Order: sequence, then C-alpha cells, then structure tokens
Amino acid sequence: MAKANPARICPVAAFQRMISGKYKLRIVWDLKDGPRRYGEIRSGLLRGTEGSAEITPRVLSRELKALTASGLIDRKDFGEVPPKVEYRLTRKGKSFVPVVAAIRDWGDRHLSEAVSLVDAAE
Amino acid sequence: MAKANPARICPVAAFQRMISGKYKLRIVWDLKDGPRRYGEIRSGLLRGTEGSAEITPRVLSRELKALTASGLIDRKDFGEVPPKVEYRLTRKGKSFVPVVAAIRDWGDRHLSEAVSLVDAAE
DNA sequence: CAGCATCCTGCGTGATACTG
DNA sequence: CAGTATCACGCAGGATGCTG
Repeated sequence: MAKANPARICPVAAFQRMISGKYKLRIVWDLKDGPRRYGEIRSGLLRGTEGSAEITPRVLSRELKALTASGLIDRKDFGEVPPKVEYRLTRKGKSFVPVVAAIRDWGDRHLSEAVSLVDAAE
Repeated sequence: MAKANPARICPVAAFQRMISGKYKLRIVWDLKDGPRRYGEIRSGLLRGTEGSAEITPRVLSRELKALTASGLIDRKDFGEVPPKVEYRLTRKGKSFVPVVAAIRDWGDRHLSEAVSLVDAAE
C-alpha cells in the first residue's frame, strides 16, 4: 500500500497533481450527468473552447487513464465490435463533483465576463 | 479590451488555466491568514512536500506574477533597502479561499491516507 | 468507434549564479 | 532580502496516420 507516508501530504498539492492537465476537471464535470462514451466526451470538450482545436485521441486517452488511475472515473467496456466504451464517475468521483461545482460557481462570478489572463499578462 | 469574446468561456477551463502550475493554489492558501513576505511564502511552500526540493526564485516569482495578473493577490513593496515585499489576497482572492478550502477538505477526506497517484500509476 | 504508434514542439520547472 | 539572468530538461499536449 503505497509507502505509508506518515507525514502530511498537503491535500492542496495532491489535488493539484491529480487534476493537472487541461481537461481533467472538465471531463469530471461532463460526467456528472451520467455515463458518457469516449466520443461524447470528446465532443463535449469542444463546446466552450472554440479557440482551441479538437483534443487529440492521444491526449484524451491519457487524461482518461489518469482519472481512472486516480479513482475518479471508471471505464466500462461493452465487449466486441463495434467498440463501445463508457466512462462514469466512481463514488469518489461523485463526491468530487460538488467541489468542481464550487469552482465553476466561483469562476462564473469572477471570471466569466472579462479581466485577467489576457490583458493583464504583459 | 481583450477581444470581447462573447461566447461562453467555460469557468472550469478558465479556472484550470488560472491555477495552472504546482504552487498557485498553495500560495493562495498560505495567504489566507494574512499578508506574507516573499521569503515566508517560500518557506511555507517547503512544509508539506518534503519530497521535492525548495522552490526556486525564478518559479516562485513567476507564480506570484501570474497570481497578481489574475487579480488574486496584490503586491506591496515597502520601498528602499533592505527589500521588503508583502503579498496579500485581493478581494477576489479572498472570495476564492472558500473554494480552496473545499478542495482541501475534499482532499483531506479522499486522498490523505493512501490510494492513487502512486500504486495505481502503472 | 475507440483507441494506439510515432514524431515534434513549447513551456513549465529546476539548478546555478548574480544584483540592487 | 527579493528578486533577475541563463542554461538545461522532461513532459504535457498537439499533428498524423494506422488498427481491431
């Protein structure tokens, strides 16, 4: 079982590592309404960030695996062809939704309109 | 002025960008108790992640600037020598604290003991 | 449809040294 | 003390093409 690290591990830092990457949080958020298929998640990632190109399979696949490894989501493969795979939140993942909701809520209030990130940069 | 992007910008994605990096969240959390000096923040980053080495000035400096640009923290320079600079949360930054608290709280409950990130990796 | 294989690039992060 | 200047490196993330 890991290494039985008795020391503090700073939940905030752990969280940072866990959701590192550009899409993990959005994926979790997308999954809050129920299971979704690979392609659906992919499509969902497009809406809301028209500026960027489509997420590549390589990246999405990695994010999905990382989330699975973190225990936030679960992969369900409906055998055979044509391939059909669904991803759904685990219990842990579901417990995480309110946190993302809080994030989304805050973001809605404080950075939906303008400010920062763009003009304040240089 | 930015670009007056009228479309949805997905608060979650915006959040991701805003707190991207390994230390931003922790810095904000450290600042919740009041203003702190550059060196204090640096020291604070050490506790809780004994695995990694000390944060380098270059990195800390950038994180601080990014947070300032995001409008989460504010830099107060007490003129002259010897240099003394304090960083404190802005109003926006303070409103963000509860969110980090939620994150920390969740992390405490779900990844303080063991699991993920280590053994589930490969 | 749901991926994997390969190659490539930028940037986030770190180490070290120097300065006002 | 509070940074900046350089150099270096690994990895996240994207592009393209292929497969079961």
